[in-house]
Amino acid sequence: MYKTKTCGELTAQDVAQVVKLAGWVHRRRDHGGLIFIDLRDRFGLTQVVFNPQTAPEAHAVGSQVRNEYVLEVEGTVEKRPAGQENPALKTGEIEVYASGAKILNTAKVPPFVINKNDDVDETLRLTYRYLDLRRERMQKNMMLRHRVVKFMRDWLDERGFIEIETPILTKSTPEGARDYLVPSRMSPGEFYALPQSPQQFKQLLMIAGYERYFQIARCMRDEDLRADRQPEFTQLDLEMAFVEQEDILNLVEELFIALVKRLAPDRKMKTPWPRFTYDEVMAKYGSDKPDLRFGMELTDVSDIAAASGFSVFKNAVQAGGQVKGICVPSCAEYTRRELDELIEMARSKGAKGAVTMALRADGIHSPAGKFMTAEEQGAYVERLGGQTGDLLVFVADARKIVSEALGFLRRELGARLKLADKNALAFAWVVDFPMFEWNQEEERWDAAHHPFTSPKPEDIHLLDTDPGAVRANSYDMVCNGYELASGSIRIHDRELQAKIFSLLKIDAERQQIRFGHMLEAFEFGAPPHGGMAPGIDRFVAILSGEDNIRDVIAFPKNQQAQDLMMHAPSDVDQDQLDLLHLQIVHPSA
RNA sequence: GGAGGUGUGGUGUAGCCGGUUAACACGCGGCCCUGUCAAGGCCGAGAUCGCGGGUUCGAGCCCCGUCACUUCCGCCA
Repeated sequence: MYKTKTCGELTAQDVAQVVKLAGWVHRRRDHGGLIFIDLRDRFGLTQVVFNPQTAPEAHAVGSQVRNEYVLEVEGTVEKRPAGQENPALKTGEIEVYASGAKILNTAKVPPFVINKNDDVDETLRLTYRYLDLRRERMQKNMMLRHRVVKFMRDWLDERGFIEIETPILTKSTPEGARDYLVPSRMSPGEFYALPQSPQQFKQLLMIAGYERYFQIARCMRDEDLRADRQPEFTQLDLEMAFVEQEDILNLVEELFIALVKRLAPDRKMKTPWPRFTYDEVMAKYGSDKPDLRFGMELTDVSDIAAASGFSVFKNAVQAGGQVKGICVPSCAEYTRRELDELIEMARSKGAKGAVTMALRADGIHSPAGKFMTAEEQGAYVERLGGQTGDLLVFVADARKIVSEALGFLRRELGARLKLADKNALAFAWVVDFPMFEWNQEEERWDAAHHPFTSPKPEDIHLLDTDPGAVRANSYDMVCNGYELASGSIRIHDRELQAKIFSLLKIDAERQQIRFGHMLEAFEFGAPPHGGMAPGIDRFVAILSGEDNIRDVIAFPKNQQAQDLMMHAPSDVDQDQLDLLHLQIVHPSA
């Protein structure tokens, strides 16, 4: 046995015990005579003292070691001399007087410092991920992630849920995200796909009568990466039979409130969580995942603008569009260059421009000022609640463009001005999403959530006449500007499902090929069911204060979807390709 | 596919309006040191400034190209 105690557990109560510890040399302080070594294992730090007088052999070992050497130490737990305690350490009351020590392994000088949480180049961290994972920051994140997942499992187990694994090798469904494909050796020319989510399996489990299912499920999507998107990520996938939207929302809200209270009791959280319809959040925040930690809401001024002398405003309203504004606190002194940048941001979202009004001490400064009466300008200021020192930004355009442009500005400026309270967890529900989105390229309707989502019963009559107006029984959980989960009540009726597929321009033959198993399953007593899938990586990132989910994933990919440590992806031997009946066609240069 | 940012010893950064020997902290090596805990003191090694080209008497700095990383847009049923 290498150790009888961990480096995190010894206290004054253990004084006089003879113990064995093993771990890594976190830091060494060599006084010429005495040597102090902070020995680290996953459980903590313990100070080990090497005394040349009382234990010359151990001391000789102590003087050889360097940072990150693997060391085994035998010694006696001693109370530290009065005044020498270290209150920053759990084990700070004691130290271990080494009687013997053995170097279990040496270590090269690491490419970055392990014993400090200094910023290190991301590429280097990912290349030496096993060293990065030794650092306190990552150990904390991994521990938190473990606790979050453990809490979810226990909580759901107590409520009658069972965890069931679903296949990783499954079937491609070209609708939706790009699939990761796995060639089949036994069926030449055919492929498995890695699951984008266990969607169909969990629905089939409901048909199979399991009623309450969950899984900590890995999902894979071959799309470009973002700070909150990795090619493989983890969801708490759950599904229930005999439920309505309200049941799912209440269950998940209860779970997350309990979880936050247990694991992050200091975080500010308003309960119960506010609920918005999709139309409401788009109108108020210009986003379907608004950061509710700050205001700066989109305010409609179309009625004032309708009578404006400023033709851009007036014409936008007359054309059936909108004029809306946001009040940006303390930005009245923005320079021309900074204002141009804001206008450019609005343009990038499709707006023709943006009109600014700076509320300075000497009056209102606006490029459109000369086209407006003082009364009109005053009306805008009053409507937006502008104070001297604030900057008002208006966009006049079609409803959707106004919403997206101002929503983007709100998000950008909120981040830039640090308006969000870092300690807050602003959860909310967004419900009543539209059922379909128009796909311009393909000239067809796409499912906004996925094709198994049920329409609101009261909107079913619109399916044939006005699909764009149909609302879905789908819902998102948002927090601090992230989409943390989405879910829906599913279709369990064969005919309705077939009708939705048809609306999505999947003809009867392809329905049979792609989804025949689902349609048939619905004919064998499919219960009403629904569920949702909170993203574990995003949630843990928010909880740990990380702004990139890489920092809560042990072995993530870089933005090129490469694993810099393993060097994946990589080429493979020709005989492997031959077995899989594959030929490589390199892209032409 | 597109836009922005970054790239200077092992790590993190500074480097003025283009000017002579590229600075600082940490780390690393050596020596000294018996109560430190970010130990301390002294000494030392370590950089073709991502790469290629251009402008210039002179480029870490300006220009062009390129590569890598990163953030965002597109994309993510």
